[in-house]
Amino acid sequence: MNLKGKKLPRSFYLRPTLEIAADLLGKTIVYCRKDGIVAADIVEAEAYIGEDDPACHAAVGPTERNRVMYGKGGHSYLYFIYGMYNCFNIVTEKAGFPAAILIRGVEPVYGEEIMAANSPDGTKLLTNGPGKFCRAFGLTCEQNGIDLTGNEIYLLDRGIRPSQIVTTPRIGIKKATDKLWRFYDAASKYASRR
DNA sequence: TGTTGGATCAACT
DNA sequence: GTTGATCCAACAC
Repeated sequence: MNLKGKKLPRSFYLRPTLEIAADLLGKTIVYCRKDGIVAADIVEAEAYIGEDDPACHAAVGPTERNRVMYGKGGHSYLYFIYGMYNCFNIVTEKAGFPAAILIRGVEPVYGEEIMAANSPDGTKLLTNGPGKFCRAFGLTCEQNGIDLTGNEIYLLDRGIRPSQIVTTPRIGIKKATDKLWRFYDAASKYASRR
């Protein structure tokens, strides 16, 4: 494997969320599990920004669920949805301002056998969707609130440049569909939709 | 190719 | 009691 790269520092996560969302494409997410390491390159992400964004979980104000979004950027935000899936987000911006970026699609680079073991038999694309990505990585609410500048979950800059960044409305929501806050690499088959 | 509904449950109204 | 930042199988064209 080649997992060499520069770990993204706290300062990366304290910038404007839309800037970070675009920058996340091509970055590598690494999760050190008890049974091994899984890693994948981000190819799709969506921004959810502040209490004024009606689609953001923080639109209703602080609750127990969205608590970590109000914390400092550079932490994980995981939540359980539709009774069966988890979604992984990266908290951004300074403490007190609730914002996060949903990781919707990644390209596996290491630990494919662990991802396959976590996924239903026969699944080909294991990580082209937020629910599938979390299932393949084995991410659940137990990983909520983890500091991404630590050693369990972190992001790596391996110098990868996404070939074709496209901006679209966010997926699966009914509010604020006018905002083009979804970013993905159109050249990747691991983007959830085109 | 497109639309529909079931699975399954925590958070919120 | 209702809904949702999902996914997939089963249909209708």
